[in-house]
Amino acid sequence: MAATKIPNEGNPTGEGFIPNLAIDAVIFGFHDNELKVLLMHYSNTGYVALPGGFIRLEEDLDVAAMRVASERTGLKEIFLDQFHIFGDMTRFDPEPFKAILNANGIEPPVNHWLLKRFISVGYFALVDFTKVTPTPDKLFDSCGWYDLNDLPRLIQDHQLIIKKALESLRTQLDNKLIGFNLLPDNFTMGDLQALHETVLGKKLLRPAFQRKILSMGILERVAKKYSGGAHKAPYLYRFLPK
Amino acid sequence: MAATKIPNEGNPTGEGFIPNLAIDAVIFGFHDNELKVLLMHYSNTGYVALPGGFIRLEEDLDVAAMRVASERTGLKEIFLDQFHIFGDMTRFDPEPFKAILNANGIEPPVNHWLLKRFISVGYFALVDFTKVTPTPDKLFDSCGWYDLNDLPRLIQDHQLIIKKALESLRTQLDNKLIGFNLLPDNFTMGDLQALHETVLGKKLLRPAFQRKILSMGILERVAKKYSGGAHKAPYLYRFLPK
DNA sequence: TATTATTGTAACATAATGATACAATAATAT
DNA sequence: ATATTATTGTATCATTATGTTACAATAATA
Repeated sequence: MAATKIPNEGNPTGEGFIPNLAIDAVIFGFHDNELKVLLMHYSNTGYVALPGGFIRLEEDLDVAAMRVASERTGLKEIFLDQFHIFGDMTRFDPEPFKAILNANGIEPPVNHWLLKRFISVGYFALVDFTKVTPTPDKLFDSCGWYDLNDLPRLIQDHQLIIKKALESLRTQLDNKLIGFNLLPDNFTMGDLQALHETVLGKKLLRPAFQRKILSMGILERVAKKYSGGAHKAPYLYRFLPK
Repeated sequence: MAATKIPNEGNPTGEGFIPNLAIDAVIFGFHDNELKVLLMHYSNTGYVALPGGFIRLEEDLDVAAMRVASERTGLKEIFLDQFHIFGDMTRFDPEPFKAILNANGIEPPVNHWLLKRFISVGYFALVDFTKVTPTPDKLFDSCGWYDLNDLPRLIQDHQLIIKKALESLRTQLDNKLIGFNLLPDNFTMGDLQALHETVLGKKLLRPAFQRKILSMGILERVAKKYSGGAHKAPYLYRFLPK
């Protein structure tokens, strides 16, 4: 379970939501050639967590995940991928939630629904960093971007969840070319290559990269981009919806 | 949710189990050059379903999946892969379970836990067909193997779950070579190739296949296999544990 | 001992990928 | 204007991987 919009703090049974099941969202952004993750700070505690939420009794799981990602980013259409479920008992640790509820003036009963064992469905989201408005909630001081290589200490197994999300992103990037969900609508081949290099953690050869990407036939050349630099202007591309 | 060992049919609240969450197991076997799936027949109804089960309140999700697969096959160590979660409301259909409970002499209250909306964690299992003892349970007449290309009508979205499981198996087969979990301990290169051809649904070239598999360096040559055929005897291989 | 069917792998052909080279060009400097 | 600079787009060649053909090896049978 994760940082979440708790529907009603005075609702110790979690009515209206599926019990013991949560969503954790690893929301990736790309900025300054670095991969970023959106994280939440719980008010009046040192706890930092992934954005998360619960599933309404009659809500599609994917819809719930989209709701969680939407609420934290302000975006409507978001690329989401359900990459793993985390269901070990070792991840059960009610202490952070006790502290968080206490810090918000709630003295939870021992059987409070938030203090029970949770299984989490991990989704990762790819968003255009420039379009996101990180949005906290009343249980949180703040919500903001963190460099993937410089993460703070996170509650429970959220570090592991991010690691698994990144692994999944990496394997998919090669085959399905989902990367431009992290870029603005129009981008240069250099932008896309820099993104791939950051995600994969290695340098790529420019001619081979361009050849491979263009051979996929899913990019469209839009116009040139006059950057003001003293050199040839690169083409802009956009994703060709199929 | 799926065919399952229901812990206590007179337990209308599902006490001891996580509510609204189930496991569905697509147990693959390989026999006569065909992929098989283990399916359950509910007693006194025409319903056929995947083996399934629920998660105990303090049980690891993976342990619960292993328990389900173990109970139906009689095997202890089973290759399992958690490939997808099915969480749409469209899959909700309480009718089969009403009929099944009725057929077993239970008149369920409308709020019986089995009649609620369920989210299912899909696992696929790869087992050695020759070692499996298909084992039904008291709610079931029978439990047996079905050719993947000749499946009966299944309850709910179990057809879709099998389809997704097969897709996941296919993509993993190329990269991770998990296929020999479907074969006996020792097998010939021909056996392995036939398996790959069946799973991928296409013919492969023998020299290229052998070269690729051996270059992975995870097979060990054991001995020759004298089949009695009027031809050169093939080597037997076994998986080299790393 | 010849025949048959299948295996193991060499050898070559083709395709994919890795790496280098260089012309094109947009801004700036002379 | 013209030269200079940095970067882009792509041609070209090198290397590796994969697809394909060919054939010797061999276990049973004739």
